[in-house]
Amino acid sequence: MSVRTRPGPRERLLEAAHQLIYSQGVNVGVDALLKAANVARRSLYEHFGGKDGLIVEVLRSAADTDAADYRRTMDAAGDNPRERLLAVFDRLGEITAMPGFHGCRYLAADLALTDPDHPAHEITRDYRRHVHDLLRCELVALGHPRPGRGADQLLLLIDGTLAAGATRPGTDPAAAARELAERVIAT
Amino acid sequence: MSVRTRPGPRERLLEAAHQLIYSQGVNVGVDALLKAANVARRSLYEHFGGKDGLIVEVLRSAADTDAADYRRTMDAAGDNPRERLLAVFDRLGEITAMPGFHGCRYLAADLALTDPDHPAHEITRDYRRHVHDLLRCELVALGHPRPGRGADQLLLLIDGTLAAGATRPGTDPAAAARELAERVIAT
DNA sequence: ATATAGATAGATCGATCGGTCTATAAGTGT
DNA sequence: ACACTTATAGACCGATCGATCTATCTATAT
Repeated sequence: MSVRTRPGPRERLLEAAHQLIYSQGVNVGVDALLKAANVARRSLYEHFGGKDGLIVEVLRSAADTDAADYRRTMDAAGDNPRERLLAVFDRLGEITAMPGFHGCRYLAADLALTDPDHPAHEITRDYRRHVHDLLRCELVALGHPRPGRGADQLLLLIDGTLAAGATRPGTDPAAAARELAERVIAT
Repeated sequence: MSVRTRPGPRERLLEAAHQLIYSQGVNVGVDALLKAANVARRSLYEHFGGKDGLIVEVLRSAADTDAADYRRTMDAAGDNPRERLLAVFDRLGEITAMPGFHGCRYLAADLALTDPDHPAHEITRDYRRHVHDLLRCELVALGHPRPGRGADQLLLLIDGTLAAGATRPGTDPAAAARELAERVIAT
């Protein structure tokens, strides 16, 4: 068992789809995905059952990665809940400034998949609930009077930041949101 | 010149596309648009030059309608800039509660049209600039120290409200955003 | 060495995509 | 009555869609 084995078709497909679906949207063709991953057509259907299954797995793994990023960001900010929450918006400033950034992949998926029964919606809903819980937990530690509502507001600021970062580049939405987040935290 | 003439193919197509593109996304098929509008295939290309031209005109007319809605909402709230701005968020509460609501059509278009050169992006950009100006104008009247930044924040709250209204129904994001808007105004 | 499972390449399927075309019908102005 | 513009219906185009299939190759395990 070499540690240098080439990733299997499942991993290559997940990684290529992660990139391509974000840059091209969920309507990117299967052929483009297979070509980018250098994977046989059949492997897609063996591992994911179809394009929809691949989309779901891409979102699921991305959600794991992003949730870990939230935790890492907050932990790096120390123990003070106020600093931990504000660090999220500093991190958003980095994210929205990254070269290929063009919006929140979960929101893009929800808006593009107009079938409300598409299994991808469950993934994005769970992800938002998870982030909401992370935020609420910090607000509870702060003694916030309405931590649930406060987390709603912080999550709204996050979504607004990612939207503005995509549609109004150059306006530094993360900094604008951070100012408002301070008000939420100070409540 | 009867006032009761059936709308021409251009109007029917615009109206049908307004509905269908919002509910099904910009990737809805040309056939579905033609069928919904009861319009001949050729009429689309005569009046709009193609599907992209139709998309652009749909967004342009929607932007006019929505801009008028902003003005009407604020004017109905009276002369006090503070009340005029908060009325926007009350109006967002109505909009996000409407039956078929599932997000901001302009953001959906921007995220779905991954080609940055698509002419639709210019329409959405102008629309956001227009709304930003409306907001900034009220903040100037209020003597806000940084009306541009304040308008950035209000627009971010609007986008966040529409995103949360689509992805987290039942959380009353408009009310949550209104609370934060009060802080922006009070600054 | 051989059997088995997994991966590859690629033909093929019916459906749909956006767009162009011809031909006919309906309405308008002269 | 006539010409002209506009709209209609629908065939047709090449391209692409997601999905299924056969056939070949390869790696691993026994």
